[in-house]
Amino acid sequence: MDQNRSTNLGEIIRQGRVTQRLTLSQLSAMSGVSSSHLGRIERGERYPSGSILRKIAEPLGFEENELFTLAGYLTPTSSGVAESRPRYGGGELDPYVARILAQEPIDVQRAVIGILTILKSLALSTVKESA
Amino acid sequence: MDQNRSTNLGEIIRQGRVTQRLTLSQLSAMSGVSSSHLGRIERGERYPSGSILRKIAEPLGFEENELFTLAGYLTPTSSGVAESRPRYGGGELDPYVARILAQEPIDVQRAVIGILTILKSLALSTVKESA
DNA sequence: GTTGACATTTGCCATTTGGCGAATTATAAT
DNA sequence: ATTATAATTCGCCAAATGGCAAATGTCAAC
Repeated sequence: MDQNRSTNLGEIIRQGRVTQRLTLSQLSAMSGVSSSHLGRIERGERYPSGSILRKIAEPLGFEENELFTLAGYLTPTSSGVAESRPRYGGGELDPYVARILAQEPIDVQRAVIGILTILKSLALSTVKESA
Repeated sequence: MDQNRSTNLGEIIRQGRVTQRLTLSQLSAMSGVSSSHLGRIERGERYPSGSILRKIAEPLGFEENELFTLAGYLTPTSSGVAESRPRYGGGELDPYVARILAQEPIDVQRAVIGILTILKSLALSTVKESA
């Protein structure tokens, strides 16, 4: 086990597959990785190796570097992904998040912030109730 | 077994270690990978995972991309130098959205994409119901 | 030749990955 | 409601990784 692993890589991979409108079997055929393994990866039951990531990056519409960085195999600074990473008020924006959001209309992007604000308030009040 | 594997990665890694004038124990201490495993890798008895490569790249004086490409985990074309200007798949990201999101932890940023995906699915199925 | 320090290799095993084939679940058509 | 098909999940197992601790090899000093 490696501490650098992403906790939601499987979900990211599933989202990529759904975005490309592929079934597990179709992605399996395109990538050469078995559908049962892909299912386990998406559910978080297995962590994909570098070999697997290379095979599924293109069918899922990812840059290889991007996917390796998401998986924690490449550190952001050396994969080149971070070179495009703008800094905003001292914070860093994940390149994957930026890329996906950029494909949406501006209204949707801003709505996302509204939803995030609501969820944060909800989380805060939930924490207060638990105290 | 993966066909993309390099047959001489172990030797390349050994050469890097010798060039840096390190023993297996020293490289182990610097990288956090056990010396016995490093020895097996150098002799070709084990093939290092992406996690191991990330840990040993810097002590050996390699760029991470370079070592991953040597190992066959990254294809050469996609591990090249990133373009200097930010690109988001042809779309533009609202600066306000970028600034706000950048203030959140990376996990939260990625969760936001998950929520967006769910909402889009809901919207799509709602549109289908309306038709 | 012996000894000790240092470096590397080996035996072993727990853990994890990845694929086959079957089972289960979901979905669409009737 | 039923049935067929599509999609996903599961049981199982072989293969591979990675680390501990011990064993072996190398070399310098005596």
